[in-house]
Amino acid sequence: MAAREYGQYCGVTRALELVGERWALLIVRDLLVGPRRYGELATGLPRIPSNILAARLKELQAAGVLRRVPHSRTVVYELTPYGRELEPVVLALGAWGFKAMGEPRAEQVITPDSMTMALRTAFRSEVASALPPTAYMAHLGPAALHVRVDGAALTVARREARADLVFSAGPDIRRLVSGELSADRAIAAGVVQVLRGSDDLVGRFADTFHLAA
Amino acid sequence: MAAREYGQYCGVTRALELVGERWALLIVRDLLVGPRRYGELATGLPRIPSNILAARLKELQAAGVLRRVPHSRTVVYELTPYGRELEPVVLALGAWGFKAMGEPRAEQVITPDSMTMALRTAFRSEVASALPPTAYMAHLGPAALHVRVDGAALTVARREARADLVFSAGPDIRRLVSGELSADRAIAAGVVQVLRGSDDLVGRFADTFHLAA
DNA sequence: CGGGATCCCTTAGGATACTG
DNA sequence: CAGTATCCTAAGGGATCCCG
Repeated sequence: MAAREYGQYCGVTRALELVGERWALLIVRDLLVGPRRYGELATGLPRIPSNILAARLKELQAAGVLRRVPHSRTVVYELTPYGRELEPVVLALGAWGFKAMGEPRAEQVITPDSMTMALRTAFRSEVASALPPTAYMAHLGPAALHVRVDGAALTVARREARADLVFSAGPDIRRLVSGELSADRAIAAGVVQVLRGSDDLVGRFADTFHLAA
Repeated sequence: MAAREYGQYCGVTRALELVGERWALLIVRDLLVGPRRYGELATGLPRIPSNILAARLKELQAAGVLRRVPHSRTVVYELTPYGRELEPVVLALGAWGFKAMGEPRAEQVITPDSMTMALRTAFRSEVASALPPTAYMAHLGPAALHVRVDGAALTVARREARADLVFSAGPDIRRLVSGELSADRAIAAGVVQVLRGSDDLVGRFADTFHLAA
């Protein structure tokens, strides 16, 4: 038996053999946002050693989780349909880990792709269905995300675009999303800075994106 | 920063820092079935080195996932409420990994706790709600499980007890649960051996417990 | 005998430099 | 830009031993 196998005939075990190695699910997390080039993955995972990234990409390809696709004189990595089925796993992990996030530390970075997946984790489609379509432009540290909520559909894009509410916030936005801070208090405390649009829309944002703490 | 941290402020990252180490989620899987002693965990995870089991238990305790509870001149480990919230993660992993399970290999074991969690993963409460309460006695390799389905409620116990259907099966029961084999064909092929009760109840079992392959 | 701790060795992973 | 190559540390595997 291969040394890294668990020696059990069990779905959890099999899953962990395929995507349980260090860094693997973080690569999947970023690829759930969209296809990425090697360098983009390396940028989104600043602490991953290059040899490990290369090794994981090969393993995940062999496992049928992702695909190497030639793309205009370079290569992109994209999830296979089977790889995309890991989304519930990543979302469940994100929701669980959210509760254990303390205060951000100086050396911790926030990446656009991780924020995008965090928004997907926090998205409450039932709540959104009852609200009018709304576009937000969220400046979250280095990530500028255009967030469009239309009924039960959520799209997050990494670009500037027209929005009903334009705001910026730091890691403390976690306290708004968890409900620890009301929208009013978040604005008053400077956790959220409204750059354009009505303050009321911050409340709508907090209703739409919520995660228990 | 601790060497094993990922350096990102992100829920997925935090979760993987807490339960992403090798073996950790398998310990959680077994504890989701019920409190277990050190030796029981070691038996359910035959290939885990003793020092690793001891290390993981300490780490998971420090992470607030489990608790060490004195219990009649010995100790049991049980999940905290926060640890029990990992159930969706384990079930999602189990469902995903199920699809990648090939044929069982000789050195792969089946443990009662992993089978119990597999049944929970496959349980379709919507289907069960429309069926009469049913008790099954399932002999799956080394695991003798009493499975009681009553409306949307499922209980799996590790003991012999009265049942409407008593059957035994090997790892190939996977082909029944995935729908690859109908109940009739599973019986005809000897994948499922009915020891007592009506063959029809095998079909009910397959309706109640289903996982896509 | 259950519940670990210790030892030694192998291998995965981290840091950094280098190449097609 | 997209990876390899190298060197080193630390974690995991396996067996054994210990202690109440």
